Amino acid sequence: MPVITLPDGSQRAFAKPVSVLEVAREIGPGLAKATLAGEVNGKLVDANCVMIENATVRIITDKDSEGLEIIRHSCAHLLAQAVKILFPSAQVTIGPVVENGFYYDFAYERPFTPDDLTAIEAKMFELAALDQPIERLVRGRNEAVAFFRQLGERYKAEIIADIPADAEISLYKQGDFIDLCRGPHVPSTGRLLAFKLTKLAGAYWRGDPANEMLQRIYGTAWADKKSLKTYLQRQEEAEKRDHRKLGRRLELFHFQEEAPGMPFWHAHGWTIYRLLMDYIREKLRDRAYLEVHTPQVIDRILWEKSGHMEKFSHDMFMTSSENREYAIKPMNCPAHVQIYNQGLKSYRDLPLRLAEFGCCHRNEQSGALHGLMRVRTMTQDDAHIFCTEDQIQAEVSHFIDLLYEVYADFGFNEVQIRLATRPPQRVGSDEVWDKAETALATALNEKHLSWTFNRGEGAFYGPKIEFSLKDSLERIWQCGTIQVDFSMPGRLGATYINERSEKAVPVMLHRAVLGSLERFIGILIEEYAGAFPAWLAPVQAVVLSITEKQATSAEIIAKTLKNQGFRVESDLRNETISLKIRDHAMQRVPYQIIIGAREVENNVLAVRTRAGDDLGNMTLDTFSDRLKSDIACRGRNVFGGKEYSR
RNA sequence: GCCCAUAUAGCUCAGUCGGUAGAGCACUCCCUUGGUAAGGGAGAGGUCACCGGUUCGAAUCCGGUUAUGGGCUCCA
Repeated sequence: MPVITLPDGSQRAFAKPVSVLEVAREIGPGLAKATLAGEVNGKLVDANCVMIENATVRIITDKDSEGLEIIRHSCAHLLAQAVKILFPSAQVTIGPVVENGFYYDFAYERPFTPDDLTAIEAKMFELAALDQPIERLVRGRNEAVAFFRQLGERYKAEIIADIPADAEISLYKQGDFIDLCRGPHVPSTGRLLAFKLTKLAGAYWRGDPANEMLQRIYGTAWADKKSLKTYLQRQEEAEKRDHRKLGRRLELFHFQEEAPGMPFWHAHGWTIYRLLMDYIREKLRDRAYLEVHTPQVIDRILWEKSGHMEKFSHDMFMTSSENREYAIKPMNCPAHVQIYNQGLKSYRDLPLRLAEFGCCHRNEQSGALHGLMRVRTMTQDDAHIFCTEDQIQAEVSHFIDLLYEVYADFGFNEVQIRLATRPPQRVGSDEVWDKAETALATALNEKHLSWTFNRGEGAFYGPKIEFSLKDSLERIWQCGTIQVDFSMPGRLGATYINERSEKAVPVMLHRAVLGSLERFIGILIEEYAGAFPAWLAPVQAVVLSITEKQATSAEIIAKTLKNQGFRVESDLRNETISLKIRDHAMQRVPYQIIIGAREVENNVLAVRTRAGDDLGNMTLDTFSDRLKSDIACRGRNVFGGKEYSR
């Protein structure tokens, strides 16, 4: 006689055991039709899950985020079913839900082709139209292993073999296709209406490069066709913001075959680069950092002492001269310790904050390169803070404040924070790692920031906090970081004299706010869709003459503004004003100053914005004040480039 | 590094069965001297990524290399 409690607190009594779907039917036929699954006593279950005893039940439909996830998960199964029908000898492995969709990994004797993808998708639609019921079956572990072995599905058998012996194993059956799965799933394949296979990729079995490579098929799935269409359109829009495309169009940088992963910065891109450095310098000055500069090329002996040769050499470019071997620096830290080591340090000198716009080279795997986001030569806004153990918390806290101040100036409010803990390849004792990880976690908690663990992903010398931002396609890139290092100062002989006149080893904090200037600029381009706030725009205003008669006046105006410190150009070409406006709007110049006969006569500027707003006439001084206050706003209150979509 | 795909004019892209390459924009010149997102005309521009093979003949077919794109692994 189960009594079912619903989320609104109401209760319904049933004479006999009742399924989630039957509960929904009791409430209303509309809800029953929309039911995808249920949440019974806090646990997600299938719609046909039967409750024998009293329970708290929530009906899951496609309006719930869980509902959408279930749709995506069921789509992954539909994909596997289609592949097994078209390619019976393919073996199934795993098929999880990911952001916006799902994927499924298969082992098959030949690569899938784009044509196969089309055929698979067509088969999926066919199967969905059949509206096959999806049934849950429960088996003992050994029985399940035997079942998949007999099917020749060795990957599935391997997965189950790792599940505890006494655990109950659930299988899901749709048509003739049976897959191992925790569930829940939608009640029948006809509930899958809006999906699309998007890409084909390789992926290692269990994510381990030592294992064979499987073929991964990605797809996206939504509750209805409209959402799918919206998503696909949004992706298309996002691709237009790709920093690699905008980088070329706005003449910011280029890459070429002879220097893979190493950008050639053009004048406009370099302007942004310099502005970022100037901005960070201001912040460093305010926060008592000392800027230094160290060599690019340093004898390998130093890298052996620091541990880089052992743990990082696969990423290092080496060079030699006169029987000496050198490394092109991949990091600045050992060099900063050398500066620290010059002269005896007292506890009174700590914390000592050494900053450098350190240009580093890392021999990244060719397949890892990605525009400005992952390069082989980069400049970090790097600094190393030498301090005592007691000062760590305060320094980390001080840094987090700085980072948030800076990110706010760029208009970022969505920052993902992760605490990366000890990796398998590391230096230093477990005791030291415990201490360092605790210090970082405590600092984050004291700021009441929400963060997650990124276990096993710390640097080889210490744990780190990663501050990540998203690109236009929502890919996440680590930018800021702070890392505690109890090892390197000791390895490189850094010491100070403490209050009791004893020699002690300082702790070193590695930290960067922007991360690499390259990556940060890549993120900025995509965030602003190329429409940089006036603060960062390579050209802040352009003066356009309507006819050749205004050429001199236009040039005088441009010159005057330049002398006031603005980045201003003039366009005196023998072209129509419409064309000039279009050209500079496409170049995303914030302001266009139009000078025709009327403006010359009245000694005013006709100003319009790159978004197409006509600001009317104003004096040069008024314009200058306006631009000045725009610049002072930095990147706060920008609209993410949304207004500049055309 | 691994898997799949791609590489044609400065850019974006066509190019069918293997028969010596085409458009739009950009560029140069000429006309036009204009009023808020493309005024008109003409011209120039390519060892079809690179190396090799098949063929009477290769942008096209085959092999290799490099780079790029999407993933995996890795990472700022």
